[in-house]
Amino acid sequence: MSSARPSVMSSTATTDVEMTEADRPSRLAAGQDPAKRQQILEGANRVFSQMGFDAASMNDITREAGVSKGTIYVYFDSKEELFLELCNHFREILFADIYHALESDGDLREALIEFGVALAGVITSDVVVRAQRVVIGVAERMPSMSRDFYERGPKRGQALMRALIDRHVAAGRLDIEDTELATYQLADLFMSGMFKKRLFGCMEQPPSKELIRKTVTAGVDVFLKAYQR
Amino acid sequence: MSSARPSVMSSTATTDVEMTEADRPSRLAAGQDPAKRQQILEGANRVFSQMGFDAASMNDITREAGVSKGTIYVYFDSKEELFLELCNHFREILFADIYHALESDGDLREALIEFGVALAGVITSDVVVRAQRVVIGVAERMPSMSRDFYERGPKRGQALMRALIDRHVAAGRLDIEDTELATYQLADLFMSGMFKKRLFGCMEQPPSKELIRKTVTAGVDVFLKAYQR
Amino acid sequence: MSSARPSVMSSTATTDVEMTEADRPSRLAAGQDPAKRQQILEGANRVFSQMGFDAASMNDITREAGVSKGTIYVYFDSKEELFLELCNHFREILFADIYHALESDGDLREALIEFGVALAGVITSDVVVRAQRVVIGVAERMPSMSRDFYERGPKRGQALMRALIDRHVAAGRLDIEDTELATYQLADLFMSGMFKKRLFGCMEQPPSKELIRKTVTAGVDVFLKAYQR
Amino acid sequence: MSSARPSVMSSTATTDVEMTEADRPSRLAAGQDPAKRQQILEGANRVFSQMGFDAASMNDITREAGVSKGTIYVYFDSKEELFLELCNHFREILFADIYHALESDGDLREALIEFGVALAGVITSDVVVRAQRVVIGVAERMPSMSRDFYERGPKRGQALMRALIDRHVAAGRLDIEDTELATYQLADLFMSGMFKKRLFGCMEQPPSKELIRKTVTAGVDVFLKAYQR
DNA sequence: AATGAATGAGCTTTCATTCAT
DNA sequence: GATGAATGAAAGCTCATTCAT
Repeated sequence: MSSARPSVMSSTATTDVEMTEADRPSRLAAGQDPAKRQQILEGANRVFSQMGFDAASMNDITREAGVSKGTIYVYFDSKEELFLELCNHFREILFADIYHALESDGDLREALIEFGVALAGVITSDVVVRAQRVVIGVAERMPSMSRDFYERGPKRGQALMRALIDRHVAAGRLDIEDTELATYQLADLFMSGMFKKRLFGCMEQPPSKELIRKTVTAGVDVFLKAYQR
Repeated sequence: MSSARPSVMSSTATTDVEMTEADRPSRLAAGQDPAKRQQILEGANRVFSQMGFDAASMNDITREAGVSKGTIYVYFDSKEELFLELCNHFREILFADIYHALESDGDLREALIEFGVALAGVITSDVVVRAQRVVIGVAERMPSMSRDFYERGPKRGQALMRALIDRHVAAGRLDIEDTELATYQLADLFMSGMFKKRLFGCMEQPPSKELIRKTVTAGVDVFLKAYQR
Repeated sequence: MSSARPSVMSSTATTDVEMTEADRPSRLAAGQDPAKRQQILEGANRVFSQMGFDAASMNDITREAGVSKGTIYVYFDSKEELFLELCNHFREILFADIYHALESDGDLREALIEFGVALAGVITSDVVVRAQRVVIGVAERMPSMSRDFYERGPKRGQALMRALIDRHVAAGRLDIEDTELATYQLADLFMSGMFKKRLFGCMEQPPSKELIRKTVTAGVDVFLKAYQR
Repeated sequence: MSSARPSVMSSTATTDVEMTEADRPSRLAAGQDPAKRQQILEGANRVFSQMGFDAASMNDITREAGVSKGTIYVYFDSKEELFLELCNHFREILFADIYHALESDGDLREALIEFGVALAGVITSDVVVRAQRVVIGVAERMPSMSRDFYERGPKRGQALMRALIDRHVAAGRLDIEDTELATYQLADLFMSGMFKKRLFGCMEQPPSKELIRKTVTAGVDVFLKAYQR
């Protein structure tokens, strides 16, 4: 039913899956077929996103992924492990799209805006919002899981941004005492009025490109007015 | 075991509960005794906060609240409704402590800082963080619940802030085109580096008064540098 | 279907169960109603006896006992514990019927025969044979369970017998060097040709009173010819 | 891990298995290769002995036997049939070692002791104890299996013994009315205090040669004192 | 009106068996 | 002919909800 729903894997999964029959080994070892693994993860993603960790049942995932229960348990030891593996995928996606946006060495304002647009786009996307919800929802019972999610995800992005800001401080273009705090401020300014609304379901669709760019630009301008020398 | 844990209701609940026997009507209609209702909500709050919606069992709540299962079902139709009612309580608390902080008419910077400190303190408190986690965790399955939570909670705070800012814009002390966006920016600047960390469990203790004041002050200063005429 | 099958409890259970309604407390604490406990044990006994430990399913027991699954788990923590409790019952039965047979102080031959008849009757009974089969069947995986069963059951009987024999040795009526071994010999002689046949299912019905008495008498005579002074 | 464990087949199996490649037909019909059949039975024996019938999984047997699941199902229709075939093997072993011990024509006492030592040694051995446990454990559900096991095993030994005793009765050296019962008595006296202990796991190691000889000797002496003319 | 014992659907996970390769 | 990945029924157990007391 929810197969039309955007999935974390949808962008990358197909390349593997659509390899021609001839290319594929005729028989793969148990738990070794990446296409099947992908298929399970996609189903699991849809179900977890929709129901949360606890309310998602392995039967739901079975149905949604189109594989048998036994097969899931060959690829993943438990429901929890399946979910953890799913989170790792989220992170890959989250970063792949953002990395290169930080490499621009041109105008500071432009660079920040480009990066902000990329970051805000990812973090407010359906996929990532759902992932964050699930992880936040289990934070009380499985603190290490959500901590990991944050530390390997948002925190790493934060570190990249901070390095960029530090470079501009060193170059004398920015006047900031506490660059850590300033980085957090910038990150929040990127998504002002969007992040929480998305998380709480008050903004049902991901924000449009225009809204994102407008918000990010306004945020960057606040940031620069405050900190630019 | 978790009875020492801070509860949303703890501050207000007891007044009702401790009314002397003599004051109370000798027998109340089923589901009509507000003290018992309160008692159930307190227990439910402790359990939901600790376990999340799904992992919390009605037996846990029974034990924690000290009432029988049947009684809970007289006061609340289902686990889900009990949780919804609980959320309404969160909102009351969330606002009671913040309202008056906005009434100060003195210096703009001072007013914003005082309000920010109050707001950030509440939103990063254990109780409210847990509540937000639970609500976010079920946002996919029960969208109206989390939407309500946000709209009657954060959004209302937002509206109050915006009114204050609008007044200062009108008075010519601030130069802002889009006051809605600016308000979101200010709200996010209040809690930069704290909100997400708390939500994801990366900051285990609520931030200290000092950290809150420092963060809020820095945020207000960024805001004012950007928008003060 | 197997409700007509003799059950360990059948002899004793009914007294409790058939107490008049008036005698019974109107409501018993969870897991505290002895009649219900009995009912579960009876059902479990029938199922375990027929299927063995592993092949018996909790659903089967549920059906056979006429209680719900939840109820069983209120009375017993797990399938294994249910089975262990069942074994304790077997032991009670096993001993209750045998104790007094050892108290006779009259003629040695008569005393031994009476005791042997009681012991052989119990050990070759349907109930006890089934219990032994189940316990032996899990001896490899749950060694402590079967060891316990033997030590608190047969071994204790052995000890009682040995005390009797020791008394007669001390009185000069028997001439035995190794009374431990002699006791084992006597115990085996009581059931020669019956015990193994019953255990392996080669003797489908419990031996008749006559066969038991004949076998025991022959065994006691062999024993006395060998050891009587 | 259990490959060092003594196996019923270990003594006989290898001859078939180690036939050189050259000797073997290059391709056997499905389910027709006796070496492979042997290999499966060996693995199954190790697994069944250790786990009992129910807890043993076909995957365990697959691993232990080093053949694929499909292959097992070519040679044996089901887990149950595999187990039945295994039991037939036990019987062969049980007898091979005992036969010749009965052929001695010399002194009666010596002959009985030699036979008793051989019989008790086999029956209390790890392998045979485990086999008996498994068979007894399923006796209720598969009565014919355990009956067969007993009738073709212990019972046949019983018949051989009885023939020997009958000869001595005929020769006037023994004075026995019921030689069938006497034979059972002798068989039990051979293993007094050892058989049950082994079966219930109370004697963890097989009894030493010395203990066996001592027990058998004591048993034979009781038997002869009772029945020798 | 309040209780909590009882219910049974539904959970995660295992494993005998099949069949495409 | 042999393989082992895939299947799905069924296992032990939990818990939201009901209802006799």
